[in-house]
Amino acid sequence: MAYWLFKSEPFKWSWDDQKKRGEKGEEWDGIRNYQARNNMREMKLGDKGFFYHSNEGLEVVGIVEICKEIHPDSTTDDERWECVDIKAVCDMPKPVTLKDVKASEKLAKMALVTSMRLSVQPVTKDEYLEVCRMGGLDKPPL
DNA sequence: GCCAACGTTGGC
DNA sequence: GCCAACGTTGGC
Repeated sequence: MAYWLFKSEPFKWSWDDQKKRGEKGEEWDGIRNYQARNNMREMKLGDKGFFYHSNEGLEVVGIVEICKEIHPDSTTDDERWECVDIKAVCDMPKPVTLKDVKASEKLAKMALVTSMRLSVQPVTKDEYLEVCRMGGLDKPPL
């Protein structure tokens, strides 16, 4: 089981939009960055991830789960670009802000801090548990 | 809205 | 294969 972080600009695709999709989930399309795509290639069904609002909000607002593994991105014919589908699992009771992450020594090496511009990032289990703890999730989905 | 960081493109 | 030009991301 691995953990990830997905960035989205809330005015394009928000956590509310994601939750409305329910169990069907949503294709995480539009990624045009090799590193981000490579991360998605590593994802397995059932892997968990954070849903992060970039540009506005700047906080981890919820937990998602991979519900479909890597497949072609339906928004392009370019076969280089692939993506996964994700579905909302639960809210972060208390969203964890970028400020919180930066202020935490345990999270100093998080990709959110070190690879600022990467839109699909790996998260270690320790980081995952720590962010969940800070967000008030007593029993984080594993 | 600005701009730093950084990824991509393309000429050589 | 280098690197300048350019485009995009995303924090501020």
